[in-house]
Amino acid sequence: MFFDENEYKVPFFIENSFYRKKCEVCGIYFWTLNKEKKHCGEAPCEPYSFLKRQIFKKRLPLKEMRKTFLEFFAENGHEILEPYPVAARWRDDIYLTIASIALFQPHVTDGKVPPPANPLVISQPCIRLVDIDSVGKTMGRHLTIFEMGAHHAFNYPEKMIYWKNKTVELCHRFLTEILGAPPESISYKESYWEGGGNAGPCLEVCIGGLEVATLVFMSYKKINGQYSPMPLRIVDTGYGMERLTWISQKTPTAFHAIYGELLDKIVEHMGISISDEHLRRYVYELSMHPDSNVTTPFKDEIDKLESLFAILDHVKCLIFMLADGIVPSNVGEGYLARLILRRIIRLTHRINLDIPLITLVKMQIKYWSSSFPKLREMESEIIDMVSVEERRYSETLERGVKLVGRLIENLKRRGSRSIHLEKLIELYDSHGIPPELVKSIAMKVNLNLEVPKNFYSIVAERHQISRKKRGKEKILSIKVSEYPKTIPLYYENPYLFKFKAKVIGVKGKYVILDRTAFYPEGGGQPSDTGVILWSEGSAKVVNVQKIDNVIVHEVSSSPPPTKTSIIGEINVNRRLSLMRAHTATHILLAAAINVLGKHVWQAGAQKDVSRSRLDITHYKKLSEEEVKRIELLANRYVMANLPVKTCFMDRVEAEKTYGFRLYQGGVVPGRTIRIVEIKGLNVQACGGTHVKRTGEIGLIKILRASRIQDGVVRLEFACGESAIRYMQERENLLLKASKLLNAPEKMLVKSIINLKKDFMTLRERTKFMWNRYADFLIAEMMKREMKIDDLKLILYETDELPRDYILDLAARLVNSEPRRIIIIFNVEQEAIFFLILSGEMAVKKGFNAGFLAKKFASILNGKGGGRRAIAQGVGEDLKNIEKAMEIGVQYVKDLTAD
RNA sequence: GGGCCGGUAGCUCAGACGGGAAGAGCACCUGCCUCGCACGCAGGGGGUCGCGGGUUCAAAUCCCGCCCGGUCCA
Repeated sequence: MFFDENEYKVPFFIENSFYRKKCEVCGIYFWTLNKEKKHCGEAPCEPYSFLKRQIFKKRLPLKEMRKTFLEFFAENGHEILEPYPVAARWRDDIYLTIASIALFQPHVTDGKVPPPANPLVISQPCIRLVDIDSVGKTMGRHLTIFEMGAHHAFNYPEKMIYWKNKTVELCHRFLTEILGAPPESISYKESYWEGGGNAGPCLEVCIGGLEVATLVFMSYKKINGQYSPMPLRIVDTGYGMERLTWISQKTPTAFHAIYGELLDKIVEHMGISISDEHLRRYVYELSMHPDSNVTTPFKDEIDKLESLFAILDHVKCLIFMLADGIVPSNVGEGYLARLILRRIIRLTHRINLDIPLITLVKMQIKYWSSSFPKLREMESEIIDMVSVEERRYSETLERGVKLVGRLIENLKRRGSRSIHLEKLIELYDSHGIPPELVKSIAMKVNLNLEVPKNFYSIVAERHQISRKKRGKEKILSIKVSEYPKTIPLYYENPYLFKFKAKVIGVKGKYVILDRTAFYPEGGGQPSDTGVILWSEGSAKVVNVQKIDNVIVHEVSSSPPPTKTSIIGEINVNRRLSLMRAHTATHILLAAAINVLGKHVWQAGAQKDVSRSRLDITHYKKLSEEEVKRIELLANRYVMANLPVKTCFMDRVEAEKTYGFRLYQGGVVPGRTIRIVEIKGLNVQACGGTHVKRTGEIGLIKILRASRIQDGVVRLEFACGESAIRYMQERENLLLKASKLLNAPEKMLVKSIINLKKDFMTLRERTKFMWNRYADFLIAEMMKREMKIDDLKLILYETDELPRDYILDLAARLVNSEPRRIIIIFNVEQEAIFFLILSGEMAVKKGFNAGFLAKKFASILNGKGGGRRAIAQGVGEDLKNIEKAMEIGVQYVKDLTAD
């Protein structure tokens, strides 16, 4: 969308005699005080002139730049906000905080919730992974993690804060008065912005070739491609703190400005020698020709620096993610953390950086923690997570190298000279081995291998297909828009199990009441069941769902007529169990955080009457000891009989009071949210029903702890009565086992060890005995051997020998004499089993055991089959064994006659 | 959330597609060779084929369920 040029005619520009000009290169309009200016002010139209002359009056480190920015806007009436987490847990559409405005979407920008302050200023760490490939190569223009300085004003129709004019004025004053940029060095490019369903004109603020800020005026809503004005108009600005710092310090790259001495130390350690002057010249050239290779005599040095810059950037990005409790995983945001970490490792290998990853991490935690104390608080967890991940990755690679080695070995044996794409995809998809690695291994053994350029899109395409199969959940297909909001009674008093209400709607088996104490399914808590009574009848309530704000009761028999007064009765035991389970979930989470660390977040939960489960983020499998500690602690919380308080609270206020720990169960919609607080233990936004005091739970018993995926551990537990029942069942099990073994419970384990030992010796002994007996049987059988021409045939009938013993006998006889054919009939309780085994020579002569087995099967009225050397079968006609034997003999005779 | 791969001797893995005698290498034990070690040679012990069902005359192999590990995608 292009906006009318009047959108950009800000009075500030006019009053201060700015010129509106058109860039001679890119054709974009921009505003400037410099009458001679021909270019828009951003590279590549204009090179990085800030590298040639000092534009700002002071050289500020990042920390000072941030402080200066925040203070200026604070002095101009803005309230300073503390930075939010980089893990965007309040959003269900993005994993990471990509911009300061993301903090206020969607509720504030939709106008449903007031902003925490108005106007406000913040310096928000943001993570964007889209340009990850450019990080390093562009010498600091691209970063995965950066601080977005932002002042926001939310203008409501009834209350204006400020709009375009003051925004530009503040920006201009900050750059000139505070940072000391010459007014004519600044260009304001006309542009537009669109995102998250909103749009608006914007100005891109450029200094010395670099865009340092964007001033967005969000004022349109995009619905079905149509733009309509928003009642709420939002000033959304973003100042690149790192870029401003870069300009202010005039260092060759942004990384020098951001990482300062940290970078110098590593550069020195690696022995990269390139002077600032040479590097600055290279970056200057690069700014004009971003897409072509800038020739430089320092190619090697620059290559190394590119990777090193990326490493620094990625490590910073990683520690911020981990500090916010993102746990490396194969799913969700955890996968992004893993991706970054693996990238860092690959980069350190590429440039042979001999500083361990852990050291790099520690260095940066130290470097950044004065501004972001959370990093220090989480240091031990971060280090632990990184070490575990690092080890895992090296294991994966090791496995990969071995696997590829075997594959190549195999191919060579078969005389194949290439690895098929199919195999390549499997290696990557199923084993995580990138094709580049396969190629490098293959090249060492002169094996050809073409990796298609679109390899990763081929892989992606396959997943596309599988994704289409996904089914959708059934939702109640009933329209409720015609009904008013149902008044819920279960919050005011969760112990209300009997209530009066009026039927205001009936649709088939669905009943809508004016008010209800039936809890509808939600937040991992299943719905209540119970019964509705009225003067002429009653109906069982089997399911309760909330659709928008209307609660719908599903009944299993004919529903009451509309307008009837009814009495609702809730299944008390079920509800109480669910309440206990729900509060227990919160307690268990608190206990897990206490035992395992602050990286633990709820990743999902499901309550039920007999057993419930809580999924938590954690990077390792839980040890038995950890599980016991969590269990014990949880029960101490139960025994402390802590009060459980619930209330409704304004969302912003709740966030301010309790922080983002609130959002354990995921995104909670709405302006007001319900807060459940267990005094001194846990506060969560939660819509469930809870007990009044933790003591009512009685007992929490963890049944199982399992890793359901990387980074997520599932705790299954029971509480109250079901916990007791569970333990009683376990007790029964022990009792039964001890009765079976005739040993006291205390001696069970020892008894089993002995039993196992006995079993082993017995197995040895039977083996020994069988060998003796087998020798005897073999001698017996040899006596009956018939010589037919140059073949030898043994026919033998026995009974009740185990089948594997028979095979063993026959195998011995055949292996010692390849001319031999063995046919054994074993009379078993319910069948005659027969086995035919033939030596190598006999097979060469044309003997076919399988063929003979088929014949036997038909004579003995049974089934059978096999190959030429071995065959077996069963039959039932005992009296025909003689006949079968005769046929066997005849078959061999016929064979030799030819 | 969806997909894929794997679990066989103490270890690393064949065998599985196409059901029909449980294998190799390393490690272990015995013997030979040697002053001794390493190597070499000859022989030997070692297996609930992840667990539980099913199909079959016959299952490590096919089917279903479960457990454990790995990996890719959103």
